[in-house]
Amino acid sequence: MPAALLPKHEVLDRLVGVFRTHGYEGATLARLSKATGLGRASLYHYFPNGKDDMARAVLVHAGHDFERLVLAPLQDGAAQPSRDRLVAMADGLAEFYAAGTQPCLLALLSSGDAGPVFAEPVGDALARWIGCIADTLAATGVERSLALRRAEDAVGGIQGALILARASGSTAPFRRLLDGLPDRLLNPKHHSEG
Amino acid sequence: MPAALLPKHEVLDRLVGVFRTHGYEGATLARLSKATGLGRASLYHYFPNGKDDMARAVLVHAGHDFERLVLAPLQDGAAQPSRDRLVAMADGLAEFYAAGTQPCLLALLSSGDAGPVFAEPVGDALARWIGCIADTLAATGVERSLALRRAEDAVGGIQGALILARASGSTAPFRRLLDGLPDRLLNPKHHSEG
DNA sequence: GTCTATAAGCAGATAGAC
DNA sequence: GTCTATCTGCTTATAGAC
Repeated sequence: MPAALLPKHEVLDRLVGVFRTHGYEGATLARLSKATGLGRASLYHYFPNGKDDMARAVLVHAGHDFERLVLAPLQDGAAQPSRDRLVAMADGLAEFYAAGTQPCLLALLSSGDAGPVFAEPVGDALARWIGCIADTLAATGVERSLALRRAEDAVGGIQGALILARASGSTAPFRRLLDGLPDRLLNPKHHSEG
Repeated sequence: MPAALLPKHEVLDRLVGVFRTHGYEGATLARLSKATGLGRASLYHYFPNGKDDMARAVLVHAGHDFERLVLAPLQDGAAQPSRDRLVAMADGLAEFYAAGTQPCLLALLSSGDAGPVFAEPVGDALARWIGCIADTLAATGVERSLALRRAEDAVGGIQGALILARASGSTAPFRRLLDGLPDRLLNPKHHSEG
């Protein structure tokens, strides 16, 4: 009974990398095997349902990173000023998306043929993110429906800036957006354009 | 010498539909053949380099629709007030993206393995769109660099709202964004959140 | 838990008749 | 300009040894 070559979290890290780089359909077993150092059959040992299982596990694994880097800072210090927590979220987002150089798995898995297959976990993750932002805004006295709208717009803006980064080759809009995000969420009308 | 079954623009319309629905990798020759009613060999008669050629032709064809629906209204009535032209653009965008139910080909072709292959035409199209918006803002006296920034943010917001529509199943953020787009572009600080 | 070998199917692409 | 038939390679997935 040989020991596992890599700890499971390390395997998942590498699988995440492949899905992020190549998308669902481009994440072939050959690439997943090469990235993890595991043979195809070993991958099927970990993930009996093959690629579908891997993509779901990747979604959960990346979700944990997202909770730690983005959502926890938003909630942990509930005693801290809301603006500080939003700044912490922006910092976490910069790290999670590697300053705009890495795409969002939710966007990748919601398009093309993979879309319908992963609609539920993707939709849930997005709703949770939006909900957490809205909670933070609501805590400052912003009305619930307005808080939700602003949160949706913020998440949409982030997704779009990530698209722009890949399509135009510049991460500047993404980094600029993160800079202004806390102010824009708290008080859009007085937000400065720098 | 049998006549062509479909006029070329009709063939292209259907190819656009397949690429938009399934993405680049999901746009298999079987689907492209079925959607156009042409056999594989006939597709290769029109597009000697196969899928790559088809995707490029689809990009050009959709680009013509985009010019007509979105960019022309922005430029044609140079005599009209800028705000009217931005409203016309928003109307054109609503039609081009079918009120948020249809994804953007630029986003689809910039991700995954297709990304590097189509980086140039995709980047050019995006730059043209951003430039046109910036021109319209500059005509109102907005400083050039600020106009470009606002245009980038607007295009990013649109892309993100389209992602959100597919990932969350709701086109509300997209339609809401189009509603407020002209005001936000012209004077973000006084823009009302409705 | 990992491997080699292999199955079965579909991908993109081509040849050549009509 | 369209077709049928075919080729090659890569895809996911499985069987069974160690």
